Amino acid sequence: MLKAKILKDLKKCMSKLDFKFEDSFSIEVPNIAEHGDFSSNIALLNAKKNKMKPRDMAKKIADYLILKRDYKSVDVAGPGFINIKLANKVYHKGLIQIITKKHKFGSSKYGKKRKILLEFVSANPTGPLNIVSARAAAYGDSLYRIMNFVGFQAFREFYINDAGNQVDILAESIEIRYREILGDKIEEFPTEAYHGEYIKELAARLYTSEGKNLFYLAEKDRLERMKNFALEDIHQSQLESLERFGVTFENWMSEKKLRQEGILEEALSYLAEANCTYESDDAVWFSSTKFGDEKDRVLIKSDGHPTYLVPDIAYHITKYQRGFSIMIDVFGPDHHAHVAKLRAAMMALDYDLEKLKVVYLQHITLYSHGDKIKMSKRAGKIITMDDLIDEVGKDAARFFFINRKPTAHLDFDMELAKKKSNENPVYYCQYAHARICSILKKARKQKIILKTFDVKNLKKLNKEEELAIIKKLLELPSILISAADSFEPHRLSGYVQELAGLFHKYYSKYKIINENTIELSQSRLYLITAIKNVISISLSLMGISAPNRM
RNA sequence: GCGCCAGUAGCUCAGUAGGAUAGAGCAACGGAUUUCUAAUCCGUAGGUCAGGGGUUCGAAUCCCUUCUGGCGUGCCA
Repeated sequence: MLKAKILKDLKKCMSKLDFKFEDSFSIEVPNIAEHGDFSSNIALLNAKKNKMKPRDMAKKIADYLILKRDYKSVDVAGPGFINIKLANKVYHKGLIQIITKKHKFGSSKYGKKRKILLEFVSANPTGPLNIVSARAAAYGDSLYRIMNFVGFQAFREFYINDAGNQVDILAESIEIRYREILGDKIEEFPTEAYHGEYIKELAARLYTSEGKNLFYLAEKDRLERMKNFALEDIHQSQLESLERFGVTFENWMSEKKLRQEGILEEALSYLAEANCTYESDDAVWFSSTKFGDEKDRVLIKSDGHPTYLVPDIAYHITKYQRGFSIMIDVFGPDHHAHVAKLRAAMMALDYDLEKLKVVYLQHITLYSHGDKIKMSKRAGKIITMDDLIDEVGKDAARFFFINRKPTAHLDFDMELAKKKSNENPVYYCQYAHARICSILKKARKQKIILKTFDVKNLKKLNKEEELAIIKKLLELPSILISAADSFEPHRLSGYVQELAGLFHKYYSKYKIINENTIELSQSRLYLITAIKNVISISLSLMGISAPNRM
């Protein structure tokens, strides 16, 4: 917000002074307070072009800029930086905006209503959601909220792999447990089958609803019934887990449906039309090497079944057909090879690869009491998303997941996330919000209210800390835009922590309410109301609650 | 072998499209509460940004290279 203003003023100034310049210069918030509120390298980058020394050029710009009323000081420093301090009233104006815009502060039209598809979680419907899905859920959902807030039209989609080999194995696993319930002795449980306890529970529920009936069906029908029962049951429980986590989807895309609608055949015919398929060894191949893949890939196996690549290509064709500006796939780190094939296929079909963005979320290592928790899906030993929500709660879990940049491995300490203490950054932010609420409550009791407040009195906010807080508050819009652009919601979580820190420091140094100085008190109440607003907006964009009391 | 991701304080991580003296939190140590919530604040200590080269006014950031870790490289999904 303020940066934009300075940017505009600087450009105007350059033209007035007849300097040539490029737009690549930057305006930054310096690490060191003495370097001003903002700092620009515009002279450093453009001095050569104008055959001047950077410092001389900077001096001219500074001398011109200071003539404007909104600037408190403009200095030249170091090799030719221009360090800027804005007048207090600029900050006060900004503060008023934050209050007036209420919960819409920070929102913008930046995205120009461009349609965005976010596909995430997309876990196999063969068991409960695990902790990796939880990370994807927290990440994807926050990105969704942020993108919509800055003016994109984002959609969340969950792709269900409810067809193919693995769901057949699921059905077989259920059958074994079902037969067990009917009294069959199972000597050896196949290693490729799903071993988790939930399979037994599923079989038990199946038995409750169907009794022995299924036993008399032909094997094919029996397995089909079991498959459908299991898929529906697991889908429901995944949906519930996600809802507990505060995540919903606009669309659940079913692979089975894609198959039924003949879209797989369609995809194959498109590839054939593009001259990218051939037959060899009884199989149908995709000549993906033409498009940068290291070797060709099988599309139809020699047994006549499609590989998993085909439905995925078909699925992505539907994404393109639906007319999104950007499609973001959120995948685990084990999908690189898969994505290479997929991209090759999209290239073959002449789709714009620029529109297809892939984010690889890295793995999570769970720790408890300092020890790694080992998880094995085969053996059924997994920490589920529900376990996580039960143990540490939605807020803490979401915060921890969002707080890391997506490409980084994540070490997750169950005990730390549970701790309601200063070791836990979630509560640090929430506590700031609760503290402010508590102060506002006290103010209401003492009849110091903002209704009677004249914003002209904001000039009483002249402490360094107060101006620093306003400056930080006004950063929200650009933080959100950068988070949306880079697909990095962790920028927001970092920002809230900084803001909460500024508030806690301010709180301990200055008294907000003082009955002897009503106008000052009101000004400060005005300020902390704005802080509360920004914290609440930020937390809500992360799907985290902002409690009034703790 | 090849490809992708990572390597920053004892630990977990930031570092904003190369910017000035590399920052937080935790852990360690020392302080602050007759007070609007101490789930807080103040202070001390802690670094060869994995190593080496290059690009330039300027590099944790870009390029090259070596090392280390994770993952991938199926007619499994």
